[in-house]
Amino acid sequence: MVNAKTPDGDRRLRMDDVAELAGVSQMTVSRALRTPEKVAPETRARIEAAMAQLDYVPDLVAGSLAARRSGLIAAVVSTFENAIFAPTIAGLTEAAEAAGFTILLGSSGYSETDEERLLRAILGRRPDGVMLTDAFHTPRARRLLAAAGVPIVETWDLPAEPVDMVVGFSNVDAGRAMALALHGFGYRRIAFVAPSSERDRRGLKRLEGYRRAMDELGAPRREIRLHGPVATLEEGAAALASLLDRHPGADAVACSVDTLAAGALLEARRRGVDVPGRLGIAGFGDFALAQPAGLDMTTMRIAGRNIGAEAGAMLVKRIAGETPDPAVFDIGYEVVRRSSA
Amino acid sequence: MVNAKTPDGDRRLRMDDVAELAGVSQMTVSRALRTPEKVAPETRARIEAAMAQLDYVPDLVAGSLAARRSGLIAAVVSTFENAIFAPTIAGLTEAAEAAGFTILLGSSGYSETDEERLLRAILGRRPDGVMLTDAFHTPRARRLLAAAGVPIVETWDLPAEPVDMVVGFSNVDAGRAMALALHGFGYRRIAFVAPSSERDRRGLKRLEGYRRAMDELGAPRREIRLHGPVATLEEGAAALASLLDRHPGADAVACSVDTLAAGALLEARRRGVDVPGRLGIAGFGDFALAQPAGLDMTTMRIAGRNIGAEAGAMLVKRIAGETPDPAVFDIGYEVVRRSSA
DNA sequence: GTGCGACATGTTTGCGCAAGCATCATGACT
DNA sequence: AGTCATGATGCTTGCGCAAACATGTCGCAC
Repeated sequence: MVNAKTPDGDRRLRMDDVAELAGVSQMTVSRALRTPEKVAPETRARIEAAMAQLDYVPDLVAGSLAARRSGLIAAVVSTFENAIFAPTIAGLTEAAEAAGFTILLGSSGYSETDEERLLRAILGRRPDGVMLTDAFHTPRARRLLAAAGVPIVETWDLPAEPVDMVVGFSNVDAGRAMALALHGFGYRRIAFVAPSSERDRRGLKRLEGYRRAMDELGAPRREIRLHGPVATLEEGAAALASLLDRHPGADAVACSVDTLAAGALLEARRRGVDVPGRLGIAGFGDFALAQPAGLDMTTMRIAGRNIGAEAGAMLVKRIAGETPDPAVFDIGYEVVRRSSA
Repeated sequence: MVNAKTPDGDRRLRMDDVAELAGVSQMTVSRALRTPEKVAPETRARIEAAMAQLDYVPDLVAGSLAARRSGLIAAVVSTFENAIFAPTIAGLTEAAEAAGFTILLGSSGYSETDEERLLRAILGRRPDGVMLTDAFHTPRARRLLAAAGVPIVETWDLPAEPVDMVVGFSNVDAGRAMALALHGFGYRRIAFVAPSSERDRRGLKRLEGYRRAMDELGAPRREIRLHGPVATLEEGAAALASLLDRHPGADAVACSVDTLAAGALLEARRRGVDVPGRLGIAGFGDFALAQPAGLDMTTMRIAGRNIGAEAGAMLVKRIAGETPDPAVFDIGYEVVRRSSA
């Protein structure tokens, strides 16, 4: 349906068009959308009818510019390749959309130059809040974040010097807790599979926790480091092979992430290694991939979805001007004992 | 103009600030960013130095309004709860970011009212392109999409009446192909587990394909429908129980999605049912959850990541003014035979 | 040395909306 | 009857940038 007074060319609809049809000013249409309680009921009804008739969709870009708030919350993840962060994004999305925000997604890949490009692309959209699943490394990146002047939540860790707010847990403590839990299960010669890449800070922190636990127990360290930069099933399988070769005396092995543990577990089955009799295997994360498929793996459960939900709630609060109770939310972790250790 | 040259209040930086520092006009800064080849090298160097010194981040909201293009590509998924679409989003993200676009994420949940709210929130951002992983159902939603005047790709299916472009496969054909494949493996009394919810159109289409195959083979149908609206492991387990109860003669069962098949497979193990000897089990999707965990399931592989990558490529082309070769891209499917059937 | 074109840069304007204040009507209270 | 509070709506302006056009400045051909 073409509005009778439509100027030539099928221009996009503006508030003016709605206003004209409803017999009010543009500003009243704006009010009917943003603060409907300030518009008289009949007027509002006319405006809503006009919007419905025209299928009008307000231009939020223009609105963002004028109001100096975008209604966007940015989520920055390193990669989607592993679906590790999917539950966190899901939790964030739910919290954000419930409060009327829309999610802007950025994935940084793994290079530092990309990191800065990404950050500019994201911050240039003037999001009202930012959730990070990865730390940013370059000084400039940190400066840009701070200068953006919006609430920021870092997640999945407890950084020593947070940029702003935090929802996470201590990866060092969690790594230590896993090692101590294995000790508690009766294992005495505990090994650890850890990444070699500096980029996997969290994995290295878990390794650090393992080391502390070993030192506390007065036990020798048995470490296997990955070859490649990414933790895959294959790396896990290779790590098991290395372990049997280099630390044949080990009676249990914790891995810095479930994916590795799953690979190790499958390799152990292939080799006929009795799990957990000859070797206990534990993972980290309790990611969806392992449990449903019957691996029944002992692991450290991290409430990824809650991290996202809590991060979203904190951002929404801060955007509304409130100050969330704790600026650093330790979401903790939980050893889940299943049959692999 | 009210702005003196003093940024006394800590206003956000604008191009004017960069321009002043570099001794050029605002427009030249804009050009240095958007069409650097049109700016003299020394001038450009001065501008870039000024931007670096100030840590200037251009306001893409204002830019979007002025240029009437946002640089956003919207991805609309029904839910993140199951990570099914994660690879598709990853593929899209890669293609889009390589071309300088940023991803706007929307999840529609499962209600039709949410559907329209979501669409308004997304289209209001004036994305330059939209990828849908789910069909929109209300007439108004379809009208809004069409009226947005941007390229749209529907995915994971081949709709009878596409809104615009398509990257997907025929769920009917794929369902039929799976049934025929099981027949080819020697199974003769083939059952099918399908959703009951009207919202899972794809699952119902696969069921339709199964029915066709059965009719072609002159074989009776053996159907199990889910109780709940969502396909879970538990539903899969329950479906296996129903199957053994109601169709004890069945020698194979195909499920409309891997999650169900995984649940069925685990339940079969628990009950000591010999798979594939007594019963073959096949899934659909080849999702990451099953394979790594050692379920070794026969399934229908869908190249989810390619769907996203191809959708992104098509959108980018269309945004650039080109016409992608096929507007409907059939990405196909592939039976992957493993040990469960 | 004049003219013309190619390039580099500047000026003006408006994208569509919301903040802030102005205006107007109505009714309650003194 | 006069005053003022209250609520409803309108008017003007500017958010920060990019498109379109205008201007300036060279060099080169003749």
